Order: sequence, then structure tokens, then C-alpha cells
Amino acid sequence: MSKGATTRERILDRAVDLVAIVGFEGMSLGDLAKATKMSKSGLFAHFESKEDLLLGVLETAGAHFIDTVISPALREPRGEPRVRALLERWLAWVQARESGGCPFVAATSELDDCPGRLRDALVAVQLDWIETLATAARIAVEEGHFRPELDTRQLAYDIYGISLAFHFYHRLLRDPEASGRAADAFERLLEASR
Amino acid sequence: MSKGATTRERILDRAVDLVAIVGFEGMSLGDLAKATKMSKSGLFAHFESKEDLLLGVLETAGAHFIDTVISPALREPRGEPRVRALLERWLAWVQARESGGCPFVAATSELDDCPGRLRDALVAVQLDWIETLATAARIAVEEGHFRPELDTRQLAYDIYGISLAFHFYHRLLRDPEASGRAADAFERLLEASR
DNA sequence: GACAAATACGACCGTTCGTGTTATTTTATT
DNA sequence: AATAAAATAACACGAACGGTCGTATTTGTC
Repeated sequence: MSKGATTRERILDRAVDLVAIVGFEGMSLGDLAKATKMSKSGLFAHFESKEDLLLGVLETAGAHFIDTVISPALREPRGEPRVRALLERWLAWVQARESGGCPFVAATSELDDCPGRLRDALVAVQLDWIETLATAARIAVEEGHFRPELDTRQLAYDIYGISLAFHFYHRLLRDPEASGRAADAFERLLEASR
Repeated sequence: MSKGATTRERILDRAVDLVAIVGFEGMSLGDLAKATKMSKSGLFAHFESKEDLLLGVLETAGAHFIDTVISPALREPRGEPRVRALLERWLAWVQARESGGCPFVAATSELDDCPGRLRDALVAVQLDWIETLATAARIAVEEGHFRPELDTRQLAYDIYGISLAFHFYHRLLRDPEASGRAADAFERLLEASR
């Protein structure tokens, strides 16, 4: 791989962290230049525009998400264990970034009213995630772990809610019981799905 | 009331709407000046600093929230009807702002990593809301609508999650089934609480 | 109607924004 | 070692940022 591509990746990796902390709009090229110890122009030469850079950030974050949340969970046995792994990995994904939280959550509030490629990319990532949850649930039905008539897309919604509530309790309220609350809600949800 | 105070309120009202759309960091004094048809300096004379203005925005939004969500719900009969009203009013509060959504949700991602008066004010509003939910649930236990051993603070967490998932489904994904999903989740939650 | 206070304005400050252009350094190839 | 190419830096730009200031206009009081 060329040095340019390597540098580009390094920039995007730092940008993902920064975006999670200061938000999409909040991250300036100057900030990112300092964080990467590059000049603003040297950094910017790797991208056509700031929107292009931010698209790269979403892409990179998506790849990280797949690597650290989805792929490991998919290696768990089909059925309930896999569903369980998906939530647990997601919680860990949020907790691992002690400052910033989930970059997709951070991006949502800023982009939900701004039509464009950035918003589209974010929606695509979120739909993929929800689809992954629903599919894992459907497999759990097939495996006989969950009730046959279970609405798996509704289950995906429910898990999504538990995740978001955790994110807010943990990061805004700094509630030490956040993960306990999430676990409690999740166990009851699984129980009701069997 | 003096004319100055009236103008200040008018500014803050517009600012609440604007903040919900473009976010806390996203709203510039210039934008707000245009939205209020005032000069930037004439507008700014009503505030010590931008942080002071944003604190006013949080305060104003909090007052609106109490008027349109909490107070009407508290007029419902004690117990389950009141709990139900709280969620329904919250969903309506989000849907009413067709652009922007809930200003507190918008503010959270931007402020959760920025210690200061703004963050403190936001946390206070959210804690009040969660407290309100938990109290309504506790009353429902007293009234015999819910199980005596119900963990009412956990129920508040669960409702919080349903609300957030709705916000994201509705505003980011533009899912037309968002409110149906929320209703479904809520009914099951109530059922399990009885 | 005069006058003081309250309110709003336009012009402007220094800074930073995203984004070009141009020059210098680093890397790869011969 | 020389040279072409790639990568980075330096610098400049117009616009917008939060914020200040002196002045004009409106307002309420006598």
C-alpha cells in the first residue's frame, strides 16, 4: 500500500475518534491536523472536500463496527447466543470509547435533518445494524430458541431502544447502573421471546 | 413585562426551534439574528455570552417540555393512565416538531463530553424527566395497577429506551412504522408490569 | 414635548473556518 | 546519485464565527 493511502487511513482513524467526541460539525480540519500532527493543507490534500472526508469517517467507523461488534458476534452459535453477543458487543463498543461514545449515535442528531450523501451513508449503516439484529433473531426462531410467532423486527426495535437508553444513561447521566439496567431489560426481553 | 424581556423570550423561542434543527454548536448568532429578523448585535445585547444564551435555550425548552408533556400528563388519573399519558405526550412532542425533533436529544450528543453549566443543565432536565416517569410508575404500583415488587426505576429506563428508539426510527430512518413499534413495545411493557 | 433610559443598529475586531495555489520535502525508480 | 513522482507544508483567500463599541432610535415618565 502506498504511503499516501496509509496516511489517509491514519487520518481517518483519528477522525473517527475525534468525531465521536466533538461531533461531525464540531470537528474542524484544524483540530484534526493537530490531532494527526500534520499541517492542515497536507492533511486536506488527501480529500476532495470536507464532505468527502466525513464520508470516509463514516466508512471507517462502519468497518470498525463490523470488525469489533458484528463479526465476532456472528462467530457465536446461531440462535440466542448470537443475539446475546450482538448486544453485549455493542455495549462494549460504547464503553470502549470512554470519551465520545458511539460515533453513529453522535452523528444521528446532527444529520437527521440534513439530506445528502452523509445522511444516506449513516442511514445505510443503521439499517444494516437493525437488519443484523432482526436476522439473528429470526435464526433464533428457526433454532427453536424463540417463539415461532415472534416479531423479529420488533425485537430489533426493542434491542435498539435498550442500546440507546444505555448510551444516554452511561454517557450523559454517567449512571454507574447503566449496564445493569440494560442487562435487566435485555434478559426480560429474551425471556419474553422464548 | 418590559419590552426587553419580551424580546428576549421571542429570541429564545426561535432559538429553541433552531437548536433542535441545527444543534447547539450548529446555531450561530448570525443564523439566529436572521431567524428573528434582528441585527446580530441587537440580539446579542440580551445575553452576556453565547453560553448564557444557550443556557436560556435549555431553560426555555425545559419550560415548554413541562407545559406540553409533563403537566398535561399529570392531569390524567393517577396510575397506569398517567404513565401512558407521559409516553404518548412525549411521542407527540417529538412528532410536533417535524423538523428538529426533541431539542434535548439533539443536545445530548453534543454536550455529553463537555463538562460545564450547559451539560449540568441538560442532565438536570433529563434526571427530572426520568424521575417523573419513575414516580408515575410508583404511583401506579400504589394504585394497584402494577405489581407491588415492580422496579419502577427500571421501568423508567425501559420507557426511556422505547422513546429514544422511536426518535431514531422516526427522525433518522423516517420509518413510518416508528410509532407502531413504540406502541407495541410499550403495551408489552405495561402488560409485564401488571 | 422634553429628557433619560432602554433597546436596537451598523461597522468592525481578531480568529477560525474550508479550500485553493504554490513551494518544499520525502519517497521510489532508474 | 540523479531524477521523476508523491506527499507534505506554507501561505493566502473570502466567508463566517463570537463578540465589542459608538451611535441611532424607540420607549416610558414627567
